Amino acid sequence: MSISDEIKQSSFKNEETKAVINLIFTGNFIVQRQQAFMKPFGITMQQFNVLRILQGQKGQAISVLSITERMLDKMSNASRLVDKLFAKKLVSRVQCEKDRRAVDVYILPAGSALIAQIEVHLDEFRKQISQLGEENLKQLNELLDQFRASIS
Amino acid sequence: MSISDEIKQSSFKNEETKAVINLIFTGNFIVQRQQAFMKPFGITMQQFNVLRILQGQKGQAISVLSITERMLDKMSNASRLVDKLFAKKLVSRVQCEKDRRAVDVYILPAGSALIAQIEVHLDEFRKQISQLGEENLKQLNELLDQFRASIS
DNA sequence: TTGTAATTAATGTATAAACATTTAATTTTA
DNA sequence: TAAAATTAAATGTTTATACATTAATTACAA
Repeated sequence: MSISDEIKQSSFKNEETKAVINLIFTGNFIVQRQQAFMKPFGITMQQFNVLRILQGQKGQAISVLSITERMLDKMSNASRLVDKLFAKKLVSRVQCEKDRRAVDVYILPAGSALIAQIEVHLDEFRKQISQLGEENLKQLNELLDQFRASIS
Repeated sequence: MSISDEIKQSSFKNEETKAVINLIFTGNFIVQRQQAFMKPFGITMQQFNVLRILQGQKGQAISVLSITERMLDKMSNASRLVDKLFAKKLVSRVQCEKDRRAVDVYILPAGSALIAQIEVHLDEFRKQISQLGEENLKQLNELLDQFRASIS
């Protein structure tokens, strides 16, 4: 369904405004799908993303600040997200020895296992999206980067 | 800055995953900018969008349900948003005579004035985005529509 | 060194979001 | 028509978000 139909707006002032609305709408669309997806696994999308960041470290520790830098939504509170994952025993947390202000966060086997389990299902998503074709996806990624660059 | 740099992730598993992350990131990016933008005017972006929907009615009434259908984030509570705008005396609200379950919402002159005031500044945004060029923007809009279609 | 600034993480807090439930009104159907 | 189902909006409630503030540690500069 085109963005016009999705939000029942027959026309847009200009292509720029349409793009802004389309981007926000599409972002929400994906987030909602992913959230619904994660729910049965007992974690939120943001928590999953933190897990993925930790997984990407391949055993190495990472500070809460570094997690924030890698997060999609930098405004949300990495400290509290880690706390949630800690409560679920998916990550461990120890004070960094070199800099005692920092906290080293590691993913636990249970965390890796959960990711693996979810990734299988996420691959279904990926397959659907792949229908767009590699070239279109590359173009989309490029346009998104350019879009942000135009505003900054 | 490319999405890789933004979230300090050197590579992505595949172009699909990159697109998903890029879309969420770019959506957040815009929302944050717009939110910061609205703040001095004392309303949130969602409230502004509801105002714009009402403005689009050109004096005609619209029910809370119809507002929901036109909203970007259909999960959020139109009833409470209207309530906030009502408290700020930007909209009026009367029970619909034909269907007394429904509530007719109108924009008040103060609401229109606020929109007008904000739109001037939003046009600065639009100008920046226009640097991308009409063709690129059309392509972006098309790709976004296709992207959602691939998932649904 | 010693005080000042900066950095890191955690916490406080007001508001908003995500649902579920409720209430009132209307529509359907038995 | 009367009861059941559906619809529209509002409200309740739990959790999350957006910030600001705090506390502890480290870096820096006089």
